[in-house]
Amino acid sequence: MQNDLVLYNTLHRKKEVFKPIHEGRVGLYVCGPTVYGDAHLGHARPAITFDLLFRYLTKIGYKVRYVRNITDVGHLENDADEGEDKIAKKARLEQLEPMEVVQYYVNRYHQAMEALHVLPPSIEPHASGHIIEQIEFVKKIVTNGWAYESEGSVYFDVEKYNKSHHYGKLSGRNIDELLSTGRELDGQSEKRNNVDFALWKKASPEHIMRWPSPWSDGFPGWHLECSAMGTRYLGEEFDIHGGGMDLMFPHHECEIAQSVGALGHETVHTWMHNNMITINGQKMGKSLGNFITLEEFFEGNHQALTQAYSPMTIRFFILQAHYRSTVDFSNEALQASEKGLERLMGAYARLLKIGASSNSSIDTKGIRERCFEAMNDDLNSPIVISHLFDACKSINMISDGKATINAEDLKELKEVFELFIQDILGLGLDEKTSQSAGEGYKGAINLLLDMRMDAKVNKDWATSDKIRNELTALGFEIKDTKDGYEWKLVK
RNA sequence: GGUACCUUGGCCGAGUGGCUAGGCACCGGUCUGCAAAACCGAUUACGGCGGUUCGAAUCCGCCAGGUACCUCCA
Repeated sequence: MQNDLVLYNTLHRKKEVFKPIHEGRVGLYVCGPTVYGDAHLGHARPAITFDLLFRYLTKIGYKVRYVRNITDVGHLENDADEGEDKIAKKARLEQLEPMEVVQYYVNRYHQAMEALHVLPPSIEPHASGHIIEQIEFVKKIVTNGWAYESEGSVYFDVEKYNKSHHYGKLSGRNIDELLSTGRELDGQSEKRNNVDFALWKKASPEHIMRWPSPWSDGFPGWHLECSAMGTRYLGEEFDIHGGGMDLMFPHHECEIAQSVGALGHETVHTWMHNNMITINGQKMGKSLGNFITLEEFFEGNHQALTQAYSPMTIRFFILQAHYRSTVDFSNEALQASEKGLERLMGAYARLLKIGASSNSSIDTKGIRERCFEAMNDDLNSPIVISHLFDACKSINMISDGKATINAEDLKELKEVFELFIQDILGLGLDEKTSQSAGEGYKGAINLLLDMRMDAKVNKDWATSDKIRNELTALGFEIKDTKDGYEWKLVK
């Protein structure tokens, strides 16, 4: 830890030196998925962004408790308080128990995350498993006078809250105009004001997911779970709350109001928001229907995709942009990432094989410091990657016998690559390279390629090309090197 | 309509006052039986207009274009 870690705090709209509440420990909460459909590319952005943060904080010595929730109840389809529950709707359409829907998509989400090398969080609480905590949270808000009951439902009184607090401070909006001009015209609503949001909703008779409460048989409002579970596992005050920018309003704004309403103070010190992934310049999202699921990327099974993209390509693509920038999806951009990742990982594989000389003819010093510096500057992963690419050039020269490196520098370079590529950026070595294949399998391929080497020595090009062509047809990629060969399975 | 943000070379994408980001593609060369990979070199930038400054992609103003949030969305 050469310098201080600086993070952009959405709440103050500036970069701030990160100081944990408790020395050596970090509490991190990130909004997870609503599990009523497969995860798409957009879901990979916060998962990877905060995985990067989680990994980095851990690597620089913090003990991190990372909580990422599963929303399995309370997230309504349309207006925050009127529509059908997303999970319940899916269950009704598929004729399944709501919890079957939840389990199915949670399993698939976990598979996708594992493929992307997103580490599991420390705790992954389900909203439906914390109904008691949520009811207690609502009780406090009601007791403190910030909420009212109406027809068995409980709503947060935004107008009252806004008189003494700033509802909109996070998203930078002033709610006054909305309050003065946004009255309901039809007068049908149970709410006093249409900016009020639900803390507890009374369930209609056909609604399956329901729990008893002091107000009605019903279910919690969507915004409540994060306040209740964050507090439950990270305390009344914690360090970092993350999520997508689109959750800033109203979701995170409501969380702030709920915390102040229940506890009398805010809970979150640093708010972090990742930007969106766009497709043809537009946000990729459920509502626009222009999303491509992660599985479709992995399998190349979507009309907008000209090929399949590996999970590591997707991860690298996301890490090549800073998390607060939008990043536009295109086949061209992904193919560039694929090639770039190949270059990076190829050099890494070579690094593990090169030998030390008595002196270094190239300068690899300072890479560690420069990478840390970039990470400390609000997780600037693209800059980290550019420094690693600089080192790739040196590694390739050494591998080609055009440069040398001494034992000390070599050891340092290996450590830096392992630290940043594997541990921090989370880019695993390709599982199908000769490095990690099983012994028997590896031996068989090596035997074939040794035979090809012999054929080459005898200038038997027919045999050597036959071996290479047939292995290529089976999905292997063969590259000749100065005194041997490299291979990997690419399909 | 309100609020915020963005516009960098063929493509992606860093960079917030002076110093070649990086990757991909393309072109020339080296190496190679061929191919791939690798290395060397060349080329292509800061939406437009004006201002501040010794100096602006970077600060300020105006204009043009685009996006996000304001309803669910990562």
